Amino acid sequence: MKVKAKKSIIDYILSYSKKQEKEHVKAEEKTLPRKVTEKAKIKITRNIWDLTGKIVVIAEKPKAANKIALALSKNPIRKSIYGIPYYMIKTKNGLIIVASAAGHLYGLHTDQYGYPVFRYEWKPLYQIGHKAKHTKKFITALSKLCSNADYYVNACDYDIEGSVIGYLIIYFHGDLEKSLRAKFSSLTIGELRESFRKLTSLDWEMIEAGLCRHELDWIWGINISRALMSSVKMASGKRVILSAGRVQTPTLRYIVEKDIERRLFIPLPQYSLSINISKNNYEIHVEYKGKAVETKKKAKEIIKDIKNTGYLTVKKYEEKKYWLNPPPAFNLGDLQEEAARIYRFSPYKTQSIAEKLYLDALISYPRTNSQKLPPTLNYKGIMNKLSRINNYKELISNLLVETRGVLKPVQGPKDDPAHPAIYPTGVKPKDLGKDEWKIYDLIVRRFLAAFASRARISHRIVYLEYPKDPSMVFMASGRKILELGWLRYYPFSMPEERFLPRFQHGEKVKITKASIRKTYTKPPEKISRIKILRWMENVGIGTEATRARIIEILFNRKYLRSVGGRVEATDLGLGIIEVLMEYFPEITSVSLTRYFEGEMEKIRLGIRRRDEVVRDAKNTLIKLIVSFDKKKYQIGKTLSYRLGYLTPTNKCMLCNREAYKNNLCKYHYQALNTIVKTYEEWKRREGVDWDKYLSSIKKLKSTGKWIVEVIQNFEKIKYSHSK
DNA sequence: GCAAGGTC
Ligand SMILES: [Zn+2]
Repeated sequence: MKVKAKKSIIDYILSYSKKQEKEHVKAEEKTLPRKVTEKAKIKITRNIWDLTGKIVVIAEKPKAANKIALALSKNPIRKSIYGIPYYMIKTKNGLIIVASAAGHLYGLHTDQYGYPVFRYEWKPLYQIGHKAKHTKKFITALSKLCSNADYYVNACDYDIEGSVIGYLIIYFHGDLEKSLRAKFSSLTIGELRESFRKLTSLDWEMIEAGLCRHELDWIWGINISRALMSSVKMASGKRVILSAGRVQTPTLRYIVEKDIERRLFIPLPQYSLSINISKNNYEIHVEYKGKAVETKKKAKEIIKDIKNTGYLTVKKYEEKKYWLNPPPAFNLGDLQEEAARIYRFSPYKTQSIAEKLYLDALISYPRTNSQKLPPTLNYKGIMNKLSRINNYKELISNLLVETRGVLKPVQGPKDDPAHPAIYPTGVKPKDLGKDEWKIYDLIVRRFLAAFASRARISHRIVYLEYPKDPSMVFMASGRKILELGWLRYYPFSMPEERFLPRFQHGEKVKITKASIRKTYTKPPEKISRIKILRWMENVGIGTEATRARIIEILFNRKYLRSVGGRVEATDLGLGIIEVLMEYFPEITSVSLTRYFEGEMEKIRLGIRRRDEVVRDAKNTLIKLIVSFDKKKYQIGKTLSYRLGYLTPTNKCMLCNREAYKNNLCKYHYQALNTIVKTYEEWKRREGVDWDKYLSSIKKLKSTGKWIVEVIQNFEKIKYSHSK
């Protein structure tokens, strides 16, 4: 991943292929500098215990402040100012004050209207919107605590956002000249103590990279959002909130593309062979594993032949017992996935509940990607506390017997630079709602399962072939749970048991039933919120804290709607992607994130400066905006049609979209083409005529929506098919 | 009012 300095951002991004997007999945660790573990550099460090005077330590959140205070002293003095807790620790020659932020307290803001806009400044978040009111008391408290200190220590999480959070507080309320950085990758006592003995000077490269990320996202997001809104205002006079951004727009594009595929899908008929065999008086259905047969005629011939032969031959029989390892403790994505699978909770709902459980001190930090439990954690202590909860009492006493007190959890491969996997703290829950309890229960059980023994499964599988044609392969399998192991603690992954008798290699097995079964090719998968979130994770956009939220933004903008748990793009969503793909293609691609990451990495390495990167972004956007503005009225019209504000004079006869060809919009026109094109294949397979073809696909459930709409209106369209 | 990113 290299950026050629002379190329523009556009060239760079457009040269990025989809293949590279995929490669990112593998290369995740090396390309994501968002959370960084810095290599040891030879630098002068300061020991907090050698500093004299007033030392203000700034943590990222109240819980972290508490842990830091306890790592620095056995009994820090807990105080509170404007309702915000802080801690005082006396040293030989000074006084340490551990204070806390609450994530970002400042954000970028402009008082300028319209676009292009490149003038912005950092302002308290509570002044920017009516949200984030809670940040006001944090700022007031910090401003008070920071006055006249001799040292300021940024002890926020050691990632670029933490660097920015601490930097801005010191910038506004302290003195950057008197600042130090504490660097730790977990909030454990040992690591915290070590980091405060080795305070470094302020991490300017990280700060610069972080500030740059904020500015780039702001410049791209605000300008394009405003351009979209302004075009609608120009064309229809209406005000509507529209938005685009580095994370939300590629996500929307992903859904739009999937949805278009589904709506243009025409299933093809195919034939499968349905066969039952008999063994030891058991009748067993065997699954056809060969290539689908395309025509009924061929399928009938084969079945007739098979019936005449009367038996299948065992090609391979395998019997094995295997161990099923327990799953690791949850990271946020895994929890969201399981809550969706088991309880149909949206990722956003799961996350909100988990955050509440965390604030109630019932579970550890939930916004983590880690599947690893910290070895320093007192597992036994947590279990003892948990066993005071009735539901877990017996499970835990069992677990302690089963493990003979040796508590060693499985660890998953995924990691996080600042937080471990999610685990219960052992604090006894009070007054949990039904859904809160469900999430809490998943977390506890998954935690317990991580210590349990493996499950033992016995598995039998048989492959049979039709002796006259070995490509005709059939399969049946059986499964039995021999030892429950961890499944006892986490029963949500219980494999289904099924009996299968033993077979011998080469054995001839009698066929009791043979028929053909008509099936259809499968449509593209339905899209759900959790699938969208997993996709974002896989391509590496958004963070644990933002993915679910950004998906909801797409719903709030009415780019998406939910139809019985399934996600669909709206006409507006389609329109937004059409417009952005043409005028701001960069913002629709995940490679913009890769580009940001590359630039930030260079800033961190000191080979590029923030102002250079921002200047490039500005120049790129100015060019794009110029070409957008040339077509602004027309773009505004298009979006207004999709919003239902205006009706196109040249309207598609099947929807409110503007006509593209033959009085059809581009989607219905494409549907018509697909119908005509697919006919040949249907004719070949089924020997159907045109009318029969249409009536057949119209009835099928998986046939795309646009396809059906076109068929239903063939008279209106005046399309007649010439053979 | 618009982004994405923290956290209450
Ligand atoms: Zn149409």
